[in-house]
Amino acid sequence: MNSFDLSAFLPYRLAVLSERISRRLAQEYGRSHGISLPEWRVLVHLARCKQASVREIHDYANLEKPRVSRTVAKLQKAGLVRKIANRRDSRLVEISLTEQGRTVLGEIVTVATEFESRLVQVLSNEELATLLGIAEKLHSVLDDDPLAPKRSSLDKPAD
Amino acid sequence: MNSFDLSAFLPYRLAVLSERISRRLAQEYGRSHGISLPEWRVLVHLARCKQASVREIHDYANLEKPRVSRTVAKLQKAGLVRKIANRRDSRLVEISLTEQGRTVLGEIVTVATEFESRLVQVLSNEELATLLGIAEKLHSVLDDDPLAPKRSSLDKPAD
DNA sequence: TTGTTATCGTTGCAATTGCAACTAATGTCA
DNA sequence: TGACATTAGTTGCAATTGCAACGATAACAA
Repeated sequence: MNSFDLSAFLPYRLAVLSERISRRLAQEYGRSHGISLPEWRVLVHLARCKQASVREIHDYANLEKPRVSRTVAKLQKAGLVRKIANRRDSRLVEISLTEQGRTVLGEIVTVATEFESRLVQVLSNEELATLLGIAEKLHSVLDDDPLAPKRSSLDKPAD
Repeated sequence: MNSFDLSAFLPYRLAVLSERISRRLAQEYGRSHGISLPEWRVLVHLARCKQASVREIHDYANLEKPRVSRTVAKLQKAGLVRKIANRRDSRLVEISLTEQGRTVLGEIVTVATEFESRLVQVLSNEELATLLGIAEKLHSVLDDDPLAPKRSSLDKPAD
């Protein structure tokens, strides 16, 4: 009756693969700079935006708002990030990289990019394209599902 | 210099997709039966093995050993699982599904399978095959990396 | 046998997580 | 203007996690 095969179950497969990759990568930037995954995401996002609020980071980097808040606090304490209250709207906080933050991120980005290259190298261009297409299709199924968690703006197709 | 695009970064992409799928699925079996992800994995594994030790579940279901131990304890308390000390080797515990466990799992499997179908339906057979092939290739990169976490027996190619 | 190692499952604990309040500031509309 | 809803960020807290011991049993070698 219950010949359900976990190893053939798509959600499980994806979770296992993704977790394995994430952990290996986290090891990389964790060991060299004591950076955690949420920290990594915040830093990377800031590198693109120059400046962002907590909510923006939350919206774009797939992190809960409280997590962003605490992560930013920690990064600030470490001197990698700077927080400035917005003049016009004092609820808002303008978060940006410090010089040190930029330096550290640069180093981590190098390592991360190299790691990704190692992964992508075993795939043909066609395979990679297919993979991205598949991911998008799977996302779209969830987009149509009102009960599914929303995906962040950053993750939607490029347009 | 740092024009690093998180949204195009493969590990990030995979993590976001996988997490979204897992959360949606967990909602499904969580709401109906109060089952968590580790519990789900343990139950599913037991359905196949009829009987297993903590270490076996650990090896096959991608769960830390302490987690398996606690998860099994909780499932036992809920009456879904039975623990019997092994006669020959009293270190070992034989874990198996109870009748109730089988029933509950059956219901969850139905829901999970339906959910997976919804996902897979948007993919062509070829795409699905490609996806699995790609996953295997990416795994093999990590298999060759001594620093990468090992993958569990269950996740290795079928042979 | 006895001393040593290895294995099994469990427990402890610090850190992280997810979610729900909460405070403070702004916007809205009578 | 003032009452009320909204929004931003933070804090609290219970539950989960990852990792490192730990005690108990078994395997093995001298």
